[in-house]
Amino acid sequence: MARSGTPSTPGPRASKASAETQRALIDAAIVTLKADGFAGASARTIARRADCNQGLVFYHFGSVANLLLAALDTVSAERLARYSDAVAQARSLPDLLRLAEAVFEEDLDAGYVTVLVELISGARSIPGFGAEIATRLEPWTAFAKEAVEKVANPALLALTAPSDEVAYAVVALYLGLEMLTHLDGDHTNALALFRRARRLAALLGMLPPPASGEPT
Amino acid sequence: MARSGTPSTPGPRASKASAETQRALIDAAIVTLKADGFAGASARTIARRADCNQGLVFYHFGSVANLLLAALDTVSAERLARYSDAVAQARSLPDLLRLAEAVFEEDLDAGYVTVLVELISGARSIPGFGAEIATRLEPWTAFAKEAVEKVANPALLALTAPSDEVAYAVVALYLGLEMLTHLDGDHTNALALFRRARRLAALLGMLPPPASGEPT
DNA sequence: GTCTATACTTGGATAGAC
DNA sequence: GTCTATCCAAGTATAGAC
Repeated sequence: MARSGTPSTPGPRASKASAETQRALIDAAIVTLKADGFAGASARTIARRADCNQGLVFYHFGSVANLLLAALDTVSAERLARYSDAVAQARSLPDLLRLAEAVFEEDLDAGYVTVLVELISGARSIPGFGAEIATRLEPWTAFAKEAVEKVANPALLALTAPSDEVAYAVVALYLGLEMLTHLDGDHTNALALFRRARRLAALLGMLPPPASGEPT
Repeated sequence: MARSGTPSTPGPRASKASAETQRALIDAAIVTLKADGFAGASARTIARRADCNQGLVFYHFGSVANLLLAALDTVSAERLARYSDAVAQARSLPDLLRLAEAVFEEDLDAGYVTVLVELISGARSIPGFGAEIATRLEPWTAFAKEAVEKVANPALLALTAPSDEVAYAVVALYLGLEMLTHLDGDHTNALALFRRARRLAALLGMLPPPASGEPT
């Protein structure tokens, strides 16, 4: 995890307390990013939520920025597992879109994407932070690309856009929808887009299955 | 503009200095949002860029938040005029996409969308700020809707998605692309999507006989 | 090793100078 | 009316207690 300032090989009775504190701080960091945003995520605010001394942020993670990255790692791993599970179940494009809508609604309700959006925006104020976030975003664009390739008609993909371009747009749309959703105060507009996409996908599925032939 | 703390009816010789200071602060706020993000946009940082005393932020605008809103108003008006001009020239969907790409590239280069993205993200840390931003975003969604209706084939629109849904997605995509672009460090991926959209639009336009082809 | 008390820096806001 | 000097709250970081 490459945290600076982490104690090396803690003793057996001490490690439990340490792990608990770290977990409490990470959880508090996630809640704080959702509630107060990046600008509100100070060591003091987070520590107050974790019910521990503010200095522990620096002892366990070296800096606020590192704590926030650890929080992103936690959320990201959790959600990537959830999405992978959903995609594994999907057998078709409309199928995928139906599942994606459900999981995205979870995200909006729980504010998981918020954590990512806040950190991307906040990256401007911390030198080098953007690169850290970019690294942590890579698994998601890769995942989106694989998901697209799994369910999309290859011929249709060849006719329209390569999977990595689609994946890039999908990720951008996710981030943008999260932002707008927060401004709107509700999820209806964002979720309506998923339902629309599903209907369009069903429509596309009715096209005759192409055998061969390169367009353009 | 409903700033609190604004002096009422300044004298003739004083008003010029005041307007200049306000303008300097607004410009500095824009630059600061681009360079340091919302979290870095403090009264001190902005005032240093404007080369004036930090207290003037509060004298002229009442709070940092109000200054940032004034900055958004300035950028928004300027860019909306630019986009309106572009749309007025557009005669078809591929045409619109070609112009939109050029103007969006300006945005990315100059960081105009950054101002908006940073303020939306930052809204979480200031009570009531989200509503202010939402109000200022409305002209943009309305504009996107009109642009879509102007250039899109009505029958195609009816078959696929209503213009307000398309507009919502377009705005979300804009915001998301701005965020990703910043992480990437370059614009190629985002601009590639515009070119892709243009090719797809040209493809769709071939439903009626392709008399004179659009350029690639 | 874990955590707290404390030092120091930056930020928001205003009383008062011009 | 315009601007500056100053106050206090909040932030980061660490020296030192346990």
